[in-house]
Amino acid sequence: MADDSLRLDEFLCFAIHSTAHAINRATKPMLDQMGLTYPQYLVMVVLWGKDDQTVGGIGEKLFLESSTLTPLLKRLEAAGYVQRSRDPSDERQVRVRLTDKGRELHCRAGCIPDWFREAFDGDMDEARELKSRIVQLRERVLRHPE
Amino acid sequence: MADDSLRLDEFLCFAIHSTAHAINRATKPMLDQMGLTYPQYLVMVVLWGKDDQTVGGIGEKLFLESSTLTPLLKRLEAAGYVQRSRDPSDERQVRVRLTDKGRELHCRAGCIPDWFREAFDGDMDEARELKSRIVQLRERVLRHPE
DNA sequence: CTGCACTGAATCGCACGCGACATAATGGTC
DNA sequence: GACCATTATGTCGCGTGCGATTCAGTGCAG
Repeated sequence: MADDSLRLDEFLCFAIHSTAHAINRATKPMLDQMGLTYPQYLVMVVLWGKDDQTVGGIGEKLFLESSTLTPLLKRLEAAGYVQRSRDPSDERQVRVRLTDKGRELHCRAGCIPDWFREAFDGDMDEARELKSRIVQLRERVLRHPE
Repeated sequence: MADDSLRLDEFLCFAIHSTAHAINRATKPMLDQMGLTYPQYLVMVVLWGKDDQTVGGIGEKLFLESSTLTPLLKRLEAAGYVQRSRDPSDERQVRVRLTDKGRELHCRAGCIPDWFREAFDGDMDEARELKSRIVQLRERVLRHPE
């Protein structure tokens, strides 16, 4: 009984973990060609959606801390995809902007969703359904601390 | 159109990533009390299910490489939860065994599934359903390289 | 029995990811 | 104007996670 429930719970947790890693590994060759890691890709997606955001704003969307984002953004800047600068009106904030090179990457990023659609055999309804269930779980977990 | 599909795909991928991290963060306080990280907990679960396994065997179940497991297992050994030793019949393999302290931890680990059931409001059918869909996705991703 | 391909672990370098802490700027309050 | 809590970012240490490589042991071919 205690054994049974232990198994069930961790299998869902573990299923999520291992699937996240599987996606990470599977997309790596494509992202390598763009010179991005998966977390860097996510940051670029956020910026493609809306340019000129603060570190905190990006972190809020991606559930990441500044301690994670700062080094990551420095690598994106070193790669020439973004440009970081202090907001003159509030020197505490750092605004992150896409460079031309970063914007150009947007077009080349289409292969990721293409790949994903293939892996899903085009069943986008299933994908949407699954996404909403997972997001629901995430919200429950976030709301249920300790 | 391309924009739309870009958004959908990464939202499922991202939903999985962020949920995995959320679970990680939420279970941390409980795991801290046991002196385990989440990946270490997963290794213990594997060993609680079947003691005396090789590094490769554990890695196969958890989709992890030896480069990840070796340091992790050394930390578990340093913590006194497992014991590692070369298999005398095949000196290439390292067998990992639970110590008494490691077995004892099994009883204390019940709080993790308890917490999870709470977070899920006891709807274990939903959990099972979701798990099977995610595992299906994982298998598709693993089978669909490039 | 001597190579030689193969296998299983371990090592190395790099990139997350976070908690704890440090730092700097802001916006009050007195 | 000086103090002080708050906010935004950055730094540090530790633990994953992986690809590339190394190394020791195995086992097969000749």
